[in-house]
Amino acid sequence: MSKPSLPQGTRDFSASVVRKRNYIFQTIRTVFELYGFQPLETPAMENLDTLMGKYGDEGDKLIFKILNNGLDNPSKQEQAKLEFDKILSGKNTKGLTERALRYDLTIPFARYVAMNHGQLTMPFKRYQIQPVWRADRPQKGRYREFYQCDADVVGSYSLLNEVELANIYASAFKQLGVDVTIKINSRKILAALAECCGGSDKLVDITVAIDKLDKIGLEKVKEELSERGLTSLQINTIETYLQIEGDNYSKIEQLKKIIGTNETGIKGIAELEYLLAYHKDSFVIKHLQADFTLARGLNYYTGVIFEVKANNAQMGSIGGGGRYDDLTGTFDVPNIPGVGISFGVDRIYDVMEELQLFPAEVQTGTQVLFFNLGEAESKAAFALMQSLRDKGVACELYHENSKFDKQFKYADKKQIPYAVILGSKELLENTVMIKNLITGTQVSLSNSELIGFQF
RNA sequence: GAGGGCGUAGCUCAGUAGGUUAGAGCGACAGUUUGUGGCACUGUAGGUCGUGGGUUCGAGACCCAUCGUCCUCCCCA
Repeated sequence: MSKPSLPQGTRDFSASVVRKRNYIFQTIRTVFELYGFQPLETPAMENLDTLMGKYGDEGDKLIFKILNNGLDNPSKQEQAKLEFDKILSGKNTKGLTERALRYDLTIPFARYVAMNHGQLTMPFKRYQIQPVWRADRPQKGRYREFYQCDADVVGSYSLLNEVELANIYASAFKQLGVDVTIKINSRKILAALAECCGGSDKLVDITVAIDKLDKIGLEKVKEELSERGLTSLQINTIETYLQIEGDNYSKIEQLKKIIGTNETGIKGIAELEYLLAYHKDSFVIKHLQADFTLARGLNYYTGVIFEVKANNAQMGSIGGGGRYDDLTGTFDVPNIPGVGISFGVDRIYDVMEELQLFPAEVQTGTQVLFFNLGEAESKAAFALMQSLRDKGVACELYHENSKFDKQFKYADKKQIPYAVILGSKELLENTVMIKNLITGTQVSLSNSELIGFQF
């Protein structure tokens, strides 16, 4: 073991990075609290059963599994080998691993609700800010350990929840200074399209293909649909669907011509219309964009779906969410509907760094550096410093009696805005010299004036 | 899971067609005669050139493998 290193896709965060990340967390947390959501934390690891099968085949592969302890016990070696053979043939993995790291915050929340629904006041609104882990290959904007900030409401079918969640997105990103587009769609609209074109069993084929529209283009999407067994008539309908353009209202009008007679479609369109109408006179409306190609992971969404994109940065989605009408059903607690959104903090950080959106104040740590100019002097400085600390001002006393030069440079490097100089002269007069290191101006203050000084 | 780029000092990199003791900038540390910083100047420390093989009289450079890292696709936050 020579050079230490980090596991792939994980990072250390230095002081300035932590401060900037905390600024994002705090902004989002404040908004969540303002909308009546309460905090929840769940363990980093869950039972593997809780997570498996909830994220689709791709998702299952990306779950970080935890090896069971005690496999090296000699008396269990034969058993362990048998279990390993089972894994190689794609069977269950319980003998070797029965726990896994959290993959997202939604499923652990669903598990929590399923376990505690008897005690929860419905509708139950919780927010959760914790790291999640994915065994993905790291690349730009993609990490193996990253934070999500989720807000979900369960126990309510009301579209008012969707309205508020859209508001939370718009409000949080406004405060962070990130210009975003909140794309919205309804899974019911996608379902209706499938019903009109080949039947609901083609839903996944259709959505997977049309989701790629902006990447591979219309022709390739049509090819893929054809390969997936759709007739040219059906593909024509989908083509018309994909060519819908314009503002939100004209898009919906065009959509009505395609699926407007389908019962599911009517419901889906009504959801989007409700959401748009509710925000008609709000600042939120200019961020909302109906996008019928938006699909997202279709595993549990049933109604409105959201996806947030930063407008001036090249970055995947920085947030996403939607309605799931039966999330806890897989935990044998049926009929609890819910809707939620998620913020991807690490991507938001990358976008804000790229666009230089962090305010300078975020970096402020220590406010005042007390110079150390001798034994008696530093003792007096220490007493004054403690008084300032009692008033909530972050202070440091230089650790040893060094030359001015060194003490100033220390303040510079830590970006400390004020220096308090208390030397032999000040000690006699019960005063201090306070210097603003940014402007370079300094004034002499009495000790009591220093305690009342506005930093 | 598939494909591509890159691994030289703490960081960013330079190292010409393979040729002696491997360089710069920034940073760190110390000093430019100990009560006023940022600048400037001087000096010091720090690298078995990711690792292991191979080609060669000779490899940081070329070949193979391996590990790491970054990126693209898939999927996602």
